[in-house]
Amino acid sequence: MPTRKQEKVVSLKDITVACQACSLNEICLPVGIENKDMERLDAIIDRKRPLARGEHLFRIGDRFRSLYAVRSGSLKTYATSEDGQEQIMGFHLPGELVGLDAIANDVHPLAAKALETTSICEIPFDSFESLSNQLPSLQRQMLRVMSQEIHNDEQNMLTLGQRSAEERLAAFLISLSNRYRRRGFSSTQFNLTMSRGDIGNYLGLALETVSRLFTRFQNEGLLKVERRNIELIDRQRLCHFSSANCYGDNPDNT
Amino acid sequence: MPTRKQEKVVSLKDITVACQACSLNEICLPVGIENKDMERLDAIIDRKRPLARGEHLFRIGDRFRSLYAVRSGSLKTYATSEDGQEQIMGFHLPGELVGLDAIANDVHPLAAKALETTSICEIPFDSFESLSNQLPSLQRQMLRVMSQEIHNDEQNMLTLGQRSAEERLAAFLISLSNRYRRRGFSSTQFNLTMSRGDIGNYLGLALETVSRLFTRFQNEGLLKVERRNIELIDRQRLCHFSSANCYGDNPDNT
DNA sequence: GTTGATCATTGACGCAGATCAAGAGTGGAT
DNA sequence: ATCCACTCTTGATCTGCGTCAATGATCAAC
Repeated sequence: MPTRKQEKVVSLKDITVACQACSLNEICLPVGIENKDMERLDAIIDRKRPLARGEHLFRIGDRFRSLYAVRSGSLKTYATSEDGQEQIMGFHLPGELVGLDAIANDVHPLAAKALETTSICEIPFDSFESLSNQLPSLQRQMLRVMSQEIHNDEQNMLTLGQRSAEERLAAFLISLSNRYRRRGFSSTQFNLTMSRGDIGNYLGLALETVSRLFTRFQNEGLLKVERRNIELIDRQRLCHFSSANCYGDNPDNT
Repeated sequence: MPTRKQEKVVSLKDITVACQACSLNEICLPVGIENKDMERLDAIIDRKRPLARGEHLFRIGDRFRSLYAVRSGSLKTYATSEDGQEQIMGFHLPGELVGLDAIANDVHPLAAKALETTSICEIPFDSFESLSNQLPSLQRQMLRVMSQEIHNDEQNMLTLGQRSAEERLAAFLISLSNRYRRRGFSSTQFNLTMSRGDIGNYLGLALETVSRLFTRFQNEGLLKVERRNIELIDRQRLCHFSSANCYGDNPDNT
């Protein structure tokens, strides 16, 4: 096994997990990468000490050096307006990439903060670029991932611009559900790792509205929610509520 | 000069314009591409017959084969909800790329329609990919363009989620202004190629609200507007209204 | 156990902006 | 010129959701 840079804090078990064996490998970079190529990708990836809840992975204005993939836990990314108000732009679950928006200007336009204890793979962009020059499949994969991200952002724009509070929250829950399922977690029962305030902020709603909607959805038998724990009872109907296309159960986020 | 596929309808003057000489070359793919490389890029680009107002460049669900760059004129991209409602996701001005969201799933998730007579460069994605395998600079440039697109979409999400009607319209006008300036057009006087309805749809506002805001902005001396023709009188103040960062006059869109 | 901090729920009220409705330009077709 | 189809403006109402405020849970610290 090739040696690689490692943090002392990381357990032995952790650092012996290669991308190849990692349950996230088809997630980070879903398809079309050969095993042999995967080894080379693996070699450039740096596994970092886990972040504690509230710790920053990077801050607004930080120089861009690496992309990051969430291995476990979750992050939020946010901008701040001049008056210091936080505006959440996304939540990031295991297997999702963070930092794609920083490539263009070599600066992170958003900050990323852990919502819970979170471990991360760091992918130094230099190494990534030179590797992808040699591996067309990696390059192609990267374009797909970024394209998907653009597509997702468009979906979010649609939700924010045209949907009612009810539709937004429903769409949000379905989105989380899809993303969890895709990673092999339960799609009907999971923990919200973010507060009502965070959800409201992200969806462009007051936190009170979010809270009211949760109770209403619960009364209507759509779901059961208790604090951060949520169970989707009638996913079908919830999905219908979101006025999204609930057909192909589209892969949704990154 | 290398021969290339050409539509009979295109004037001679048009087809002799190479990417190299094209006023758009640093726009489509802004930096870091050598002249020699630019020639090779130029060779794969297909110039198409202009679209008439209302014509589609592609429709939702169309197979993805090419990226497109607007040469002159303008496009809108939009999704349709099941009830046939149109939801506009973006407007595209000369020098901007369209279709980046289609790479991920080989299908166009949005339709693109000409707002006026519009000419287009078609960039077949196959050729583009194999060329970019040979040209690291092109590859890098593509990542930057896509990253910028993600960043822009995030900005739009912020606007839609948190801003008032007034702020949204101001931000929209400033964005157009920046994009026109960047292409060498006037940043204070230009034509809106889209209707009030389109603007409202895009910004998540009723067309009546857009109309009212235009008159209000005019009364307040921020701008002068007559039908589709607009002149920004007090760009500073308008920018301040938009609660965006008006400092570096950020490049804004793609 | 008590205290304090954070987070969530619920109610009362008001407003920004949607919706409904009625004209008024404007431009192309004939 | 006249007509028709659009697009835009402006006014009058209505309502979804934000804001303000009070109370209740949960959890960590000690």
